Amino acid sequence: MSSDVWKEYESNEISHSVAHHLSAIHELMDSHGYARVSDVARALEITRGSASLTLKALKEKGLVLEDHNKFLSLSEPGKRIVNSILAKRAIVRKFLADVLQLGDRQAEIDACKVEHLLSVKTGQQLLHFVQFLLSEDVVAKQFLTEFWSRLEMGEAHCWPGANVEHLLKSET
Amino acid sequence: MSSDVWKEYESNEISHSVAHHLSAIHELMDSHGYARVSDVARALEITRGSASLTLKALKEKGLVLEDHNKFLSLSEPGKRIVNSILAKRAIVRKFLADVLQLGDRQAEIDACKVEHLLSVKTGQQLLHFVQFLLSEDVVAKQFLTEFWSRLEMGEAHCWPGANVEHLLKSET
DNA sequence: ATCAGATGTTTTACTAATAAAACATCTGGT
DNA sequence: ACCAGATGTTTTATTAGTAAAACATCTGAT
Repeated sequence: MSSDVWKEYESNEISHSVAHHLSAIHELMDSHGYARVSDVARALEITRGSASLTLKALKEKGLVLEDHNKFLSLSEPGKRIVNSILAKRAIVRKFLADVLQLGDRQAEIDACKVEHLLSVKTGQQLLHFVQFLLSEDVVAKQFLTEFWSRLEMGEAHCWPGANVEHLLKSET
Repeated sequence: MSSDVWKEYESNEISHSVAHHLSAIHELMDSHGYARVSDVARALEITRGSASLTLKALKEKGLVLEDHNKFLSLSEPGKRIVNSILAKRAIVRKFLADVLQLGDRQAEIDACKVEHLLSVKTGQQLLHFVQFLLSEDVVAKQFLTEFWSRLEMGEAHCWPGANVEHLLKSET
C-alpha cells in the first residue's frame, strides 16, 4: 500500500459523528418539523452536553443554522452534505440487502459505517451499477437469478476460488 | 435510522489506525523479514513516538509480540485480524477497480477506508458476488459487457432513475 | 574508545468525540 | 407568583491517535 493512501481516512471532511448529527437534524425536521439540541441528543442517544459542543462547532463551520428560539436547521452546504450522505447510504444499503442478500439489519449497519467514506465517483458508479442490476433488462435479470441460485446451492460446488474465503472468517 | 445502529461504528474492535499498524507489520515481515517500531513508523509516515505508544497498546492486547531485540511480529490473533482485513481490502478493491471501473488510486483509497468496517458476512457475500461476476460464466460475461457498454454510452440515455444522481454530487 | 546516527520511550500538548455534573434559563401548571 | 421539569451551556475528565521534544540506549565507523 502506497504510504499516503491510508492517511486519506483522517483527512475526510466529514466524520461519522458529524454525518449523523447532520442527518439527525434532517430527519427531525422531516418528522417533527423542528430540531433542537436536545432532540438531536435524544435521537443519537448522547448527552445534551456532547451534542451542544458538536453542534456549536457545526454552527461555526456554517453547516448548521440557529434560530432566535434555538431551533436548528441545515444551511445549504449542510443540506448538500446530508443529501450526498443519505444517497450513498441508500445505494449501499440497497446493494447489500437486495443484491448480496444480507439481512436488513446488517445492510443498515454496514451502509451506515461506510456512507460518509466513499468518494463521489464511487457513489455514482455504484448507483449506475445497482440501477442496471436491478432493472428490467433481461441480461441483468438473468445474471441475478443465476447468482442467487448459486448462492443457495452453497459455495462448495460453485466457488473455485473459495480457498480465499477462510481468511475472511477470522474476526473483524 | 434506528437509534442503536449508528453507534456500532465506534464499537468496532479494530480502528483504522490499528488495522494499518497491524498490516504494516505484516508487510514489513514479508518484504524485509523484520519489523521494528521505527520501520512501522516510517511505513505509516508517523513519528516513532506515536508508533511506540500505539504498538505498546497492541502488545498489551496480545495482537503484537516483541523479541528480545525489539523485533515485532504478529501473534496468531493478530495474524487472523490482518488476514481478514487484507482479504476484505482486496475484494473491495477488485470490485471497485475491475467492476465499477474506478481508477486504481481511487479504488485503493476507498477500499482502504472501508476494509476494517465491513462485517464478515458482508465480506463473504461480496467475495461470492465478485467471483461469479468476474468468472468465465457466459451470463456473467454478458452482464458485464452490457453494463460497461452502457457506462460508456453515458448516463443520459440509460439511467432512468438518474434524478437521484445529483444528490451524490454535492461534496463528501 | 569515541562520537554520530539510528532507535525506542516518555512527557507534554493537541484534536475530536464523548460522559458527567454543575449551572443557567426558560416554560407550563397550579 | 412559584416551583418542577425541560432545555442549553460550560467545565472537568476520558479515550484514541497524533506531533514534538527531550531523553536514553544501542550500533557502527573511524
